[in-house]
Amino acid sequence: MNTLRILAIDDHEMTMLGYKFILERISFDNHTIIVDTANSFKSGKKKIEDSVNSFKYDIIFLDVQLYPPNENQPHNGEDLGKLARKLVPESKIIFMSSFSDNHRINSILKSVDPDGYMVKTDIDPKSLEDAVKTVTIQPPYYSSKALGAIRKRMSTTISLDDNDKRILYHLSIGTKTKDLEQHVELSASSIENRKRHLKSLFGTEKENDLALILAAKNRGFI
Amino acid sequence: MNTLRILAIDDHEMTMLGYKFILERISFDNHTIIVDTANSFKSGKKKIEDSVNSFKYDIIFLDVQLYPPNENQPHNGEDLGKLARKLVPESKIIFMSSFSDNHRINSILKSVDPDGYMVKTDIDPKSLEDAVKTVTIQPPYYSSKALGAIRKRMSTTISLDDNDKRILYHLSIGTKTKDLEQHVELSASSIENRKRHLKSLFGTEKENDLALILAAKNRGFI
DNA sequence: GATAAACCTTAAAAAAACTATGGTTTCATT
DNA sequence: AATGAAACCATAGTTTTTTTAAGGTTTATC
Repeated sequence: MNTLRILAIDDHEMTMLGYKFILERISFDNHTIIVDTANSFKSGKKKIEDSVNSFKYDIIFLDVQLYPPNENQPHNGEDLGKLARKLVPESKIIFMSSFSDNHRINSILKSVDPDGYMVKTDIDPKSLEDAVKTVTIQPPYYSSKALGAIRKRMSTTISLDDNDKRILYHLSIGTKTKDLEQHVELSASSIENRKRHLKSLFGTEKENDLALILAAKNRGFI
Repeated sequence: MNTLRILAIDDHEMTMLGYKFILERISFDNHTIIVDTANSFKSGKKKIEDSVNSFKYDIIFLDVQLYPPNENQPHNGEDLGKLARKLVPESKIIFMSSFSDNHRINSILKSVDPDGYMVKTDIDPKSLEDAVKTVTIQPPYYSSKALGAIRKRMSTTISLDDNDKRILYHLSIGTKTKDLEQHVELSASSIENRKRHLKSLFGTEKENDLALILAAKNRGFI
């Protein structure tokens, strides 16, 4: 009789209770599943750090957005994921995110390379169970919407460098072209050139920025 | 009571019988599943073409390697996949391949963007059923080993252009550096530069080509 | 130990990317 | 319709990167 230790970190107390309820009822070979929870960046961090010198968690579920109490600058789960990877590399990490935002997914897949990624609207008892099992037996597990995003990225052949991505990202969040210089370490002129170049890559020559970011979104870059 | 039409194309008669046997026994809402089969590039092509003007297949399972009878030059399923996409874009395509060869997977994901990809050693009744259901409800479906390969690609940040990829690929199949000029449209000198550059990207400076292609394989590029 | 391939260095040439400048178009607001 | 702001475009000079050729050194193989 093995025990499978799970840590779930989410700042919504209620949803976390839901996770705990579901997870602990999973029947999986002859494992006993124990779910520990934390509802802030800080407490999650502490639990991970403490685990280093005691029982390591088998799986850590991690919300991408964690609002620490009394602050409004969100600590993101990505940092916590990186920390966990470093401290307890043997723990499997599954990210949970409320949006299937490609930009975020891509960034997390690169910086943390988690063993699983679930878009919150995909989460239900069945997918949670699948995730736990897949991740312990043969990672990775990606939920349906996450897979959709990944598919888009894999099926395109366009390769962008960091500056391109930054330009696309900032355009997509409404940054004006003239203000882009503050975010991209390039001259205004180069930025314009790159925008032109991007538009030709995405087949939106002579169209406006909206067309560009729409195309980039469709191909999974934003 | 709907009917779900499936075409399975594989040059091994026996395995195809296996697929048919399993697939037709899947219970899926109130669908009747009908499996049609073809065991060569030619017959598969014909069935797909014929389907254009009659009942389209809902799903086409497609073996990546198809040896046509009496020839030894394998027609690959990739071409057939491209054809199917063109003729019957509404049919879902699931590729099956015996190796989890990243180069092939990447190439197929780009050129055909199939709705599913299964590595043959992952195929069993359960995964087949999952594939059918996932692909009809919310594609894509990737089998476990395929996901492993995809994960590698997504988690790395290295981006290579076509020349780099071609160099890596040819090195991996044993092409000698001096013969590379015939495949890469670059001077010998440039090829050496790029090899050096690649080795630094993959952290195999001052090591030999084997180390490079091993590293590239590990990261999912070959 | 002779030979072929791989590897490295250098310097020149070519290509690509960047930048500054000055102008034109587009769009929203009045 | 007039105006101002932002977006867009074209040109040309500059910088950076990539390619190339030519030469030599190391490594592996028979």
